[in-house]
Order: sequence, then structure tokens, then C-alpha cells
Amino acid sequence: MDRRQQKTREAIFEAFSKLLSSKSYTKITVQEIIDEANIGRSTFYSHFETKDDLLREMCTDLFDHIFSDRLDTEGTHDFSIADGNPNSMITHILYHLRDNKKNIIGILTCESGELFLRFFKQYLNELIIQHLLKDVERKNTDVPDDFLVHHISGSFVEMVQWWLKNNMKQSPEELAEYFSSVIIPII
Amino acid sequence: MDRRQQKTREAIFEAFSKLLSSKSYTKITVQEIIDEANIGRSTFYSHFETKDDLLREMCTDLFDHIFSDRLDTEGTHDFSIADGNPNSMITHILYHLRDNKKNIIGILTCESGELFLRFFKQYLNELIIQHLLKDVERKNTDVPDDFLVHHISGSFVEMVQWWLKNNMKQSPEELAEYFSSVIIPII
DNA sequence: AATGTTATTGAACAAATTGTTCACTATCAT
DNA sequence: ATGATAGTGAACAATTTGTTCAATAACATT
Repeated sequence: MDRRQQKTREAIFEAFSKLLSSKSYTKITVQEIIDEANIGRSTFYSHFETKDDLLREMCTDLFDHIFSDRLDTEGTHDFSIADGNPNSMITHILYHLRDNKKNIIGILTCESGELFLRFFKQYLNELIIQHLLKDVERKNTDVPDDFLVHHISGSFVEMVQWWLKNNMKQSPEELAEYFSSVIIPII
Repeated sequence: MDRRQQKTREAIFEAFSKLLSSKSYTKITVQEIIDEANIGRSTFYSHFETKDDLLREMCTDLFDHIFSDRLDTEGTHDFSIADGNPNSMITHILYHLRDNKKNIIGILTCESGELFLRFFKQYLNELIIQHLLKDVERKNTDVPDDFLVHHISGSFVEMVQWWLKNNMKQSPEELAEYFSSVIIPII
């Protein structure tokens, strides 16, 4: 990728992220992003089709990063997606979210949250199906698998939202304990 | 309230709801609502400040209706918010959502879902605090009350979304069973 | 260092949208 | 019948959106 493209893309992401900390997604105009990023109008539209497209790309970048196994060891913590231990996986995700540079709270607390959460749940569902419900004989046969998967991923994103909005008072390890406490008994 | 005001308000609600079934909230313009409702431009703005305001009012109307006790008996079902039985409360809410005239799926599957769900969770939190966790000696002391309340309300709205997006295949009673099955064990 | 390729610029453009104003008309309650 | 209230529709300036295009800058490669 051309160095100019990289710089422009990064400038747009940063401008967008900065704007998200002061106003909600729908209120932000493309013009403001352009001004903040200090780029030409046509440059923005050569990178992204629309504002929605920009958000989509940013989410893809973020979750690809969090949920990719290769990047586990370079992080600031020892928890990994790949080791199959539920608590470790949860803690891994929470650390990434906490230390992330993008303005997640900005994305969440406005209309764009819809898109963000859709991404989040999608990645989580795959993770749950692959690691949590595979090779585990379930005791709770009252509910269908599909319901349970959505319950777990749904509960998780709800927990993350609650956590972020309360300024992440709890540690990722503490939160992982809470989560296990309301999920493990019902699997 | 003036009969003219009622008619205008109703026409706007209906137009908005109809538009929500064909396109997402952010794509809908005030102009389209005006055209669909067949009213004057200035009339719209004398009723609602903005499009967001309209959505807010619609949500308030809806949830006030669902969560008000007085209206329990007039419904198409025998379940009530007031009787304190969790399953009965859940079923009551689900029936209302299912039979509702407003386009809930339209609201949910677009950016306005943020606002809608905020309302929904707020009403649910109050209900949970008042009816579910009051006078119940909790066994699960590993998690704080605040976390548990959010977990329950969060899980509930996630379940409703899953249900609506799957065309409400399950009956409200069946869903209430599912929900109890993943919540009761962890209280 | 020269060259062809590619990214960015900035200005200009039409079309659509937003929220407000105002004089006029229709409908209401009594 | 009448005063009060609600709706009309047209016009308004200000923003925003997405596109186009020729000129310029930065790039990779030889």
C-alpha cells in the first residue's frame, strides 16, 4: 500500500475517532472529518464511499485485530484467544477493548453502535461456537443451541457496554469472573 | 387534546412507521414523513422538534403502554406485569411486542435501535429491581447487584431481538421458559 | 537521476435537506 | 356566532452530499 494512502487513511481514522469523542456519529459530517483530517474532499471519497463505509472499515480493522490469533503474544497481557480457556479468551478481549486507541465509547453511545455491536456479536458467535460449545456435553437441554449462543454473545456485549459506560472500574480478570458466574451454570 | 392535533400526530406516527418498514431510520427524511403523512411542513415542526424527537415520543408512548399496569386486563392475554410472577411478566411484555402496530423491527434493525433499546432497558431495569430482586435471598453472591440487573435486562433485550429477527417463531410462553432457564439458576 | 504511475488537491457543481417565518385558512369548543 | 387554536404552503438561507476534472505532488523502479 502506498505510503500516501496509509497516511491519509490513518488521518481520516484519527479525525473520525477524535470527532466521536465530542459528538455523536449522526451529527458528524463528512465535511468535519475532512477538515479535521486536513485532506481534500475528493481524497476522502476516493478512500471511502460514505461515512457508513468508513465506520465499517474501522470496525473490521479493530475486530480483525482483536480476534486474530497471531497477535496474541505481542500484547500487554498473557491471555490468548487460542488456548481454549474461556476466562482467558474473555480477558484477552477485554484487555484489547480497554487499551484500544479508537474511541469505542464514542462509537457505542450513539447511533453507530448498531453497526459496531453487529460486528462484535458476529465475531463472538463464531468464537463461542468454535470454542465454548464444541466438545462440551451440555446439561441444560431446555434451550436450543442457537438461543444459547445468542444469549452468551448478547450477554457479553451487554456486559462490555455496562463496563465501558462505568469507566471500566473492574479489572478484565474480575469481569471474566462475573461473566463465568452467570454463564457457566446455564450451559 | 384537540382532535386536529390527534389526527396529525397519528398520521405522522403512521407515516413514520410505514417508512421504517422499507428503509432505515437515518435514510428517512423529514420531507418523506411529511409527504407520506400528507401534512404541511410547518405542521410537522410544530409537533416535533426533530426526527429524533419523533422517535423518542413514539418510544415513550409504546413503553408507557406496555409497562403500565392499568392496561393489563384489556389485552388479548391473561398475563400481567403486576402479579409478580416472572414468567407472567415476561409473557405480558412479549405479547405486547408481538401484537404491536408500530414497526419495531424497522426501529431495531437500523441506527435508531440505540434509542429504542435504551428505553427498553430502562423500563426493564426498574421492573427487575422492583419485582425480581426484591425480597429474594440471592444465592449467587459472586456478582454485584448492579451487574446482575444489567445482565438480566441486557439478556432480555438481546433475546427479543433474536426473536423478532427470526420472525417470532416461538410462542411468548416458550420464550419465557427459555429465559427463565438461563436466568433463574444464576440469581 | 529520470520516468511513468498513482495519490492528492481544490474548486466548482447540482441536488437535496433542514429548520424557520408568515400571512392565510380551516377547524375547534363554548 | 365567535374568539382561540391548529394547519397550510410557499419562500428562505444555510448545510450537506457526492461527483467531476485538470493541475500538482509523491511514489516506485530502473
